[in-house]
Amino acid sequence: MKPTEKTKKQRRPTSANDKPKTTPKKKAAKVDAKKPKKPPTAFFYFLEDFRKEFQEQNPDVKSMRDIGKACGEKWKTMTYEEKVQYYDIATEKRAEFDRATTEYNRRKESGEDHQSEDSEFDD
DNA sequence: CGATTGATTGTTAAA
DNA sequence: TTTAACAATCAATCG
Repeated sequence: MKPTEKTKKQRRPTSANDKPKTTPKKKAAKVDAKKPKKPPTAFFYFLEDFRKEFQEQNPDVKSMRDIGKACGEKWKTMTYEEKVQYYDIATEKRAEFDRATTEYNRRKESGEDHQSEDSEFDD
């Protein structure tokens, strides 16, 4: 890997066209019904803890969106040692996710003729 | 009554 | 290498 300084921010879609940024029609973006989902990132784990503290310090805040902003700014101010805690958690999750992907590939190789989970039980 | 949006960064898969 | 988009969360809002 060569350190390309030209790598600006990853947040710069050159071909950002009429396509929407990201708008899932349903609760979850069904990009792949069978593929393993992406595990939450370290940032999200940090959010779980930060959320509680933030609500205590900011009981006036109603939504999580505001917390996200505050989290982002705080996240940047955090040191690696502080963030590494959450990175460690995410790392384990990624390991599990990687294994899930392997199994997914295995099944795919074995035969993508997996049966649909049409067994809907009505409570 | 329910689907959808909005904001954050990180991670991953595909081109 | 780089781009695109999804991962959680939850209140508020539109239909």
